[in-house]
Amino acid sequence: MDLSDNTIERICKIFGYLHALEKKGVDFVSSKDLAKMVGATEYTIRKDISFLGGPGYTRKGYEVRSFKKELGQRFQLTEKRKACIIGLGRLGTALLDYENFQEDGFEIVAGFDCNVNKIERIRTSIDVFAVSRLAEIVDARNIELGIIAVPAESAQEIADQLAAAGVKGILNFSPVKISVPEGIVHVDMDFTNALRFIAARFVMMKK
Amino acid sequence: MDLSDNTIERICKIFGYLHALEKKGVDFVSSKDLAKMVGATEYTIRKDISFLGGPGYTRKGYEVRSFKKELGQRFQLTEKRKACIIGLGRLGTALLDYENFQEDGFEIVAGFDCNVNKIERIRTSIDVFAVSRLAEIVDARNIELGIIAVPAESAQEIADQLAAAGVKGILNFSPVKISVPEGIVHVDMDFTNALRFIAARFVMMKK
DNA sequence: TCGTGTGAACTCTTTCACAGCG
DNA sequence: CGCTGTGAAAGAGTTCACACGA
Repeated sequence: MDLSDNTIERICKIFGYLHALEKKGVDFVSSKDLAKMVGATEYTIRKDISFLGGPGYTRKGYEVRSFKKELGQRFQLTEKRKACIIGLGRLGTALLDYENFQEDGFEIVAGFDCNVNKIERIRTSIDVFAVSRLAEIVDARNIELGIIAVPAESAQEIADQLAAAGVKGILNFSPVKISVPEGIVHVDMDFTNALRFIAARFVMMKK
Repeated sequence: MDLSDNTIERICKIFGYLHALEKKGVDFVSSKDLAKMVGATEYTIRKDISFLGGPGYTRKGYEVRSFKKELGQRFQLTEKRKACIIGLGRLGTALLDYENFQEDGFEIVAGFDCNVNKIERIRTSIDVFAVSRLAEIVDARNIELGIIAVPAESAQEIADQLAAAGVKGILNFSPVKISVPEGIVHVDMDFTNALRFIAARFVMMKK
């Protein structure tokens, strides 16, 4: 069975909400509630869940703890995954200490920058290195995810290096689309484009 | 004619690439080239463009300058839009000085934080205020877009305040889905969820 | 009754095929 | 030729309707 990207994304969100609900001590949640939280209809949510061979809780909705556990196992979302950040400008350093990553299963274990002077000035508890050591460190520390926070010009080059170094996934914050070899998952997060989308969207609404 | 979100998003990306191509001095671009750049097929791109009542250039592809101008006018992407950032932690301050916003039609004209001591310490060329003055400043400076960079707990409250203050669009970086009144466009950008998606995606690929 | 699970209907999006033009 | 524009076909994804279980 081949889940669509939309389905995977919704399930990831659901996982996040289950995590929050669990901490709040909520025991059951209905497809209707989940639908509101992820921004979809209850039908869609139930369909998504049914692709997983629905766990079969009923009457009160899904049992938060066991459902979260099930999802966690299915998508291996519980085991901590190691990530590194390349590019330690304003955004990169902000990301280095982004608490939410740690909170939810991801661990930033290294930072890289090509400016060696900058590396010495950075104050953080996370080890930082010159980009030239990327492959070496990715290998030594079993890093699975690369987060690109370099300027547009060097984004593709870093993506190539990450791919060569053997990461499995890349999150790209630079404002250009990167291309990666088959088999590596990547997501482009372009802030400017998001703003453009919002602007274009509300221009369209008026018509 | 009602463009789908996918179409709008692709067109925004196209606009971004046209901008880059123009600066490089490229005169023509084909649907095939654009397709590669935005990550879609040439058919989809041509269809998207045809929804706009295609400009009708042929043989060598689309003429970069006039096509960009056309899109810019159509979606009002050329006029500078004013934005503000709420929450001046690591991420918020990084965003304050994010050069790419300025580069491409967006201008951050104010920052807000509820911690008054923090406001006094921040060193930036952009004016910063206490959150209590949000409505006043949004109104006075004609701010159209709000960028939320506060912790999850206060995200919805800030979204409500932004909506009440009259912004037209919201870009939300906090890791919870916010809900906004009808008529306001918003996009959630959840970093942790993006990483989760990548992780889940490559787990699924193996199967 | 309330809420899930799921085949079937429906709707939206993408792909294809091909006409038309420089 | 090469590349666009677009109706028609194919393919996805979403919604609906309803059976079933507690």
